[in-house]
Amino acid sequence: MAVSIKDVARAAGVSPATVSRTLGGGAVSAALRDKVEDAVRRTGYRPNLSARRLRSQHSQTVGLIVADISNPFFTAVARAVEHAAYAAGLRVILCNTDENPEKEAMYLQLMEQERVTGVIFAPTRASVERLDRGGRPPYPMVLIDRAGRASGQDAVVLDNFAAGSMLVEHLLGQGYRRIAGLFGNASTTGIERRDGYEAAMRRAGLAPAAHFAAPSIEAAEQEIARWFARGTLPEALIASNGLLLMGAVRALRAAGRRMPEDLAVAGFDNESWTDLIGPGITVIEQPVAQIGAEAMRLLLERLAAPEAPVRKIVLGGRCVIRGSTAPRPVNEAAE
Amino acid sequence: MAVSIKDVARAAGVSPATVSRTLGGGAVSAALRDKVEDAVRRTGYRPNLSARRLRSQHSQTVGLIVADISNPFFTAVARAVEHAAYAAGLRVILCNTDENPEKEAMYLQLMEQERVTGVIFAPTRASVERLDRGGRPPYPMVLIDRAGRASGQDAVVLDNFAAGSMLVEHLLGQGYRRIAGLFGNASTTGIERRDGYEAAMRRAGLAPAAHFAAPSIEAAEQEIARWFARGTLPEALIASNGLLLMGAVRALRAAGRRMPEDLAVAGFDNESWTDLIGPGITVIEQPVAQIGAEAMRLLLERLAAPEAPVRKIVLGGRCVIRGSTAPRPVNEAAE
DNA sequence: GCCTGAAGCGAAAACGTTTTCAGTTTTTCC
DNA sequence: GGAAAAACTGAAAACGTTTTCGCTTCAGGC
Repeated sequence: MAVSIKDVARAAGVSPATVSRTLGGGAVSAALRDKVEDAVRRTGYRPNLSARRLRSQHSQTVGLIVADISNPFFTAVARAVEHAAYAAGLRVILCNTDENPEKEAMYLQLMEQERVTGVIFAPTRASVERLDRGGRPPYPMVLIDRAGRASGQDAVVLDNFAAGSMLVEHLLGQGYRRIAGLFGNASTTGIERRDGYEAAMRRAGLAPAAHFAAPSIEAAEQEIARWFARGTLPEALIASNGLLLMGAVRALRAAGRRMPEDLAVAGFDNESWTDLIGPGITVIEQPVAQIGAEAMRLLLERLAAPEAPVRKIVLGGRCVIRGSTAPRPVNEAAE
Repeated sequence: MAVSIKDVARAAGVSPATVSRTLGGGAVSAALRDKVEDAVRRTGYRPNLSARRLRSQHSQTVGLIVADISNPFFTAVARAVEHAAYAAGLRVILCNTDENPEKEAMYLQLMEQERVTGVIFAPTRASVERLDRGGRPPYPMVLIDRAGRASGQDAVVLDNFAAGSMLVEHLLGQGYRRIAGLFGNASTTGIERRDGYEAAMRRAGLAPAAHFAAPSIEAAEQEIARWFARGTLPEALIASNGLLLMGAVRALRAAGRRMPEDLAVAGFDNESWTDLIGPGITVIEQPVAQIGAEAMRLLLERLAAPEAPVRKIVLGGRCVIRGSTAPRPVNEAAE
């Protein structure tokens, strides 16, 4: 049996209350404080956090629920959240949902059972809809990356619409016309980027061609491989996140095609490999660290002011231009 | 105030004990069970896990402490651990130490305060030494990836020595002689791979040239850039993990050099970008999912049999050969 | 020297569960 | 039909803390 606060109290010749006050920074005379601290050392006492949380009614814990921790975007955000939490003296429970709405619901419920202080959540479309229908959790929550309309919730997101348009406009400027898009089908983010893509295409008088795939390398690779098999290749491709982008690049390589000659490629998420592959890949860089940090800030401020108006922070993406979208040679355009 | 088991009991017209038994699968008549389940639904009751843990004295929680969650190796292991834990009805607290021994100590202590069921831990060298000096934690612990000698601890590791040798032998077979190694300085893993590398070099009658760097992309890139600056380039390079490998590749690209003509490159961790860069990079693939799953299995078995003998599971790496270690042209060897 | 207020301390209650214990009812077995 | 065993139930204790509530002591102001 582990040593409890009573054992420490006995060892120090004081009451448990005094030990608790010493540890918690209450009013204790220097003499007793010394005795207690000595007793803590001698006994090797470790507070029981479950008991502490039960009695004090606050958990000092936040939940971070993401879709796929093997997606570098989310690991980067998670790191930032962890750092901010660490600085604020909070613990983080990291939950991975595999884009599975059932696991999401399970974890949201678990957070409730843990009586967490708050939750930072990257929801699937299914969960966003549930939130829109008014299913409010009993704890403060900040949405990240994917907020959709999600009315009554604090959120930190990229300006996805603008980013989607930005890539189109860049490609148009480089001389490409037949630009296809491949978007993730699990999140509102994919939808918004698609909307931005289509709007920009229409503005240019071009017909958009949006496709959807599950947000995984494999799904994207298979989808693009099908395009090759059918021989229906556009001039340029926009991939709406790092996994899809990776899948597209794999398909290209498997088919022995080159960027940008056979297919110009642009995508999202400035992952470390994107400037090493072939001529480098043009991407929208998301401020990942800032997303995590801002989410934590929003959560802390929400805790301080529960009734303050809802805030949605929209961050801009930065377009990093590389060789995969080099200007289209004029002679080829004549083919 | 949240609804407690007493509220449910009142709503159902039974005692709290009966509610608890209903929820916990105890012996309860069908009639009361129905009433309780109905009351649970009506009241929206959610068990308080802190209270449950405090009373029942088991937390159903394992800690996973890794050095760097943004290292894809650890994210892959973490995913596997999370899956296994989910299947076993356990929760996972994920901790990121940034290879910082102080954060490690802090988290190990936190795990104690959480009264976790067990811990899966990828320690830095500092922590391995502390363990070797006999500093045993009060919970079952399984080391992963980095165990060193760490005598009395269950562990799941790669056969690092063999893997280090394997890369050297492959490079020798391809005609390379001046083979340098860049190893991570934070973990015992780096040391063991270095040992394997040096042993294989010596067996071939060659002088080893082992270098160390912090396990980050930036540190490796700077180190290799220095080699270029000094003009002291070997024929081939072995990088002892995915981050160092990425750094080396970046330095190569920055210097405008090519694999394998200017420098043959082999490394560890079969990350998704390694077969897309240039001619593809030869790597030792670690069975990441298996490492996570085996670690969880060891932990569960340790819980079932606390006094069973210590086990160390050593897994073999698979050498994936790609263009970055293509055979060395004979004419160049004559230079 | 007395009163007031604050500081320091311990006893005991409280947090929300599970589990023990004892009592009652039901079932089973002869 | 009766006794023994099993099944069911509620009261109360327990888990390890924090916090409330008094009580005592001490300092300061008059």
